[in-house]
Amino acid sequence: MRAIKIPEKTVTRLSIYLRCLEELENDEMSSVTSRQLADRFGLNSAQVRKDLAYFGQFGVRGLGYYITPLRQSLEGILGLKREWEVALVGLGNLGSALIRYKGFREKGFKISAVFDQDPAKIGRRVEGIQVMGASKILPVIRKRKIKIAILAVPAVTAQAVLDLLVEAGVSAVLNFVPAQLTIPGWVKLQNVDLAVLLKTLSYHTARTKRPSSGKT
Amino acid sequence: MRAIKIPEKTVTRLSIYLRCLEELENDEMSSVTSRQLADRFGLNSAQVRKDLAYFGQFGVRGLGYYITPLRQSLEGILGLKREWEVALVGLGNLGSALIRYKGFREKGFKISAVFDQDPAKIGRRVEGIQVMGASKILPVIRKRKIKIAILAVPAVTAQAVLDLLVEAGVSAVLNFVPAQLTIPGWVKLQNVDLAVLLKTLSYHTARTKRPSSGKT
DNA sequence: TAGATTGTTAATCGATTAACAATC
DNA sequence: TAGATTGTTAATCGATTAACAATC
Repeated sequence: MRAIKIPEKTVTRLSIYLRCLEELENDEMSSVTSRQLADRFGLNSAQVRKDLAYFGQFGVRGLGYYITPLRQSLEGILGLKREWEVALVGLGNLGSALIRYKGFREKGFKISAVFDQDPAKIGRRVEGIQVMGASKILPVIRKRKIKIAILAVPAVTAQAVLDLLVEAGVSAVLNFVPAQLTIPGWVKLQNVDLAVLLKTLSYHTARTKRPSSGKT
Repeated sequence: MRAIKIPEKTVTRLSIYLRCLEELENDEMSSVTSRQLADRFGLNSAQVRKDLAYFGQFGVRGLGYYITPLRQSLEGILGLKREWEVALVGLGNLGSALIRYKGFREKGFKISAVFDQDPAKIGRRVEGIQVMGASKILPVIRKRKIKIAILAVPAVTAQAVLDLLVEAGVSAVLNFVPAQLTIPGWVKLQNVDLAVLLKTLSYHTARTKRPSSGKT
């Protein structure tokens, strides 16, 4: 129960290393050194070693890191091995495109709940999922313990919906609304890369304490 | 021609301040202190003052900052007053949704070039813009000095297209491809918020030296 | 064993915060 | 003027990098 503080940037870099390891694996390489890894991204080799060392000892002195075991370890750390349930909120232009987009599923994200406030859409099935009204957001997400949401609602309602999502227990939001939204007490609200980095974010927020209910 | 180095995070926060100032302006407030601004986001008031001080002296001692002039100054600094031409690369599901999305235009982004490699799409007009083939990416973007691109191509071709965009002179990329892409020597490749923060990025990369052609 | 590279400690660098003189 | 808040310098904190003993 030690309180190890892992820098945000370290976690971000972990997903970069992972991506690189996948490529090396495809190239039939079996091991890689911290220097080789660092050179690919213009980073420092000590930084690579330090980043990895936060999570354990993965290397072999004099040799480097065996690629496959390290990749597997990183996948575990970043939560890439499990499937994540995702709630899609807003079924307009963008929301409709996103739900048909297969890239999420391949990366282990499953859109398993869809919300929209348009009565004409509620109850309809899209890609096998029944669209629910806005009033269901809180109870459904809470009940099903969904931690990731895609926000694709009109800008005017975005902040209210976001507050609701946070209250329901969502810890990572992929924001498609062209507005700057804030969550008091949260480290950040940024969608970065569509898949790999959303996972980083989800890892990240999962380890971040939720703000206490008592407002300051 | 001084070499003032403005921290990346400062520029990001500038857009947060701006957003807040817009709200305060709607609330008919005329001035705000660094402390009030800081408290909204859990930041430190000294940080707010320091961030602003990088760009000039906007405050009034004993009083704070007049909201409207400060907002206008920040808009200028972040390049929100000008219209930005944007190239959309990839007219699949997502690309098609994005080109019809009006939010960009409202924020001063104008999709003024569209590329796709599908011969069936080349030459067609979408939202008044003629779709061009992949071979036109380099010459058109270079000729028209387009600095911002939306990347919505299949993952397999994403890195190649991105390299091309960078070669053509693009300095900010809104990446919709679910893959981790890299630009050697660039600070970062992250799309953050759709509009406000894309501008931050564009401001940012505009001031970042392009990597020298000689590879390391 | 000799050579190489890790894991980790210490030094450096940069960003955040505290403090306060300047000044509205 | 007295009170308040800026702009800025100095102190603190955290992250990056260098260095090197441990060890494969």
